[in-house]
Amino acid sequence: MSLFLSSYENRLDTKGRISVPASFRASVASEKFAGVVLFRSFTNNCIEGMTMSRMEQMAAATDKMGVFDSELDDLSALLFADARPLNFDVTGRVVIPADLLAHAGIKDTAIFVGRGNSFQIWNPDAFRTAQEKSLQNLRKSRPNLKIGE
Amino acid sequence: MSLFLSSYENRLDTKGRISVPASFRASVASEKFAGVVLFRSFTNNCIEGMTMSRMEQMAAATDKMGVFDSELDDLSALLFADARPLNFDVTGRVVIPADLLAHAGIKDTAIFVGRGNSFQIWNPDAFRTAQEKSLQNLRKSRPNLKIGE
DNA sequence: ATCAAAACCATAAAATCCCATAAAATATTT
DNA sequence: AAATATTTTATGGGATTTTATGGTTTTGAT
Repeated sequence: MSLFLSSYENRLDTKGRISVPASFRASVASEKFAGVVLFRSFTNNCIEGMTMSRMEQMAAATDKMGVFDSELDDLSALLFADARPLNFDVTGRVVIPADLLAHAGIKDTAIFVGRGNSFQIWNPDAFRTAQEKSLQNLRKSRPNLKIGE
Repeated sequence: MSLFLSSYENRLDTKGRISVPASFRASVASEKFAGVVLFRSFTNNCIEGMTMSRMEQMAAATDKMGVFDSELDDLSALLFADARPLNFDVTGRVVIPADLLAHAGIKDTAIFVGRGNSFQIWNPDAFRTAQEKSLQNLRKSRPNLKIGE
């Protein structure tokens, strides 16, 4: 799977359909499941998006934990119960469920934001505000990101 | 087998029939047994559900544990004795046995909850309460929770 | 014959597919 | 480099199919 990069602002039509950016569709083109999996972000007022195969990786990871593990209970309660698999239509659109839209405060326009192995969907204004805040935080404290080892 | 994802709230009719969500039916479409296996959850007031082949995996896993393990004795007593294989009718419905409904406190509405390789059936209100609790638990332990990779 | 369970039929709402068009991006020719 | 042609992408609306759910009939066991 290639990376989700860049940001794209698209409109929702009257039926709630919205085009997934062509470059994002290209990133999942090799997948068995022709679509994406969306769920409410735990940490932000936005929607998280990823591929089905990444979701399957998580299911495999939970199998390695004990079947009666209570932390697993909490984790899968949120992760899988909330996840919405959405197929692309012929033109590459999906309809985002109403509760996800509400969680992100999205009305008629949304911005798809690349995050590497995943992506997010935001209300455009909320995203720009959050982006600005992130920049300010970064100016104060430079994170110590190590690539390799 | 594809994953059980998302949550679907459906109604029981006067005969106790309830539609298994279409997407869950799709997840078992490739299975030999055209239906699901249900049993009472050990840990929650809900019903556990899975495919027959997953049930077989669990049998294989218990075989790996010691034959004279007394905890295992209790486990298989409940797990396999309690399990009910249920076939779909033509429209994709099942009738859930009364004792399972009672255990989950389900009356006229139930919510099917995806859990990845399995699913659960809850009283909708009870589920939302439990969901909220899971979220709070995870917020505490989140720092050392790594998803994926 | 009686009762419960299973098979069958019907329908409204929701989701999906299909075709059409405009705008944008890319390629091609001058 | 400019102008033009071609392809790709985003968006719109109607037609079709799927799904959930209700009711009726048939089967089958006792």
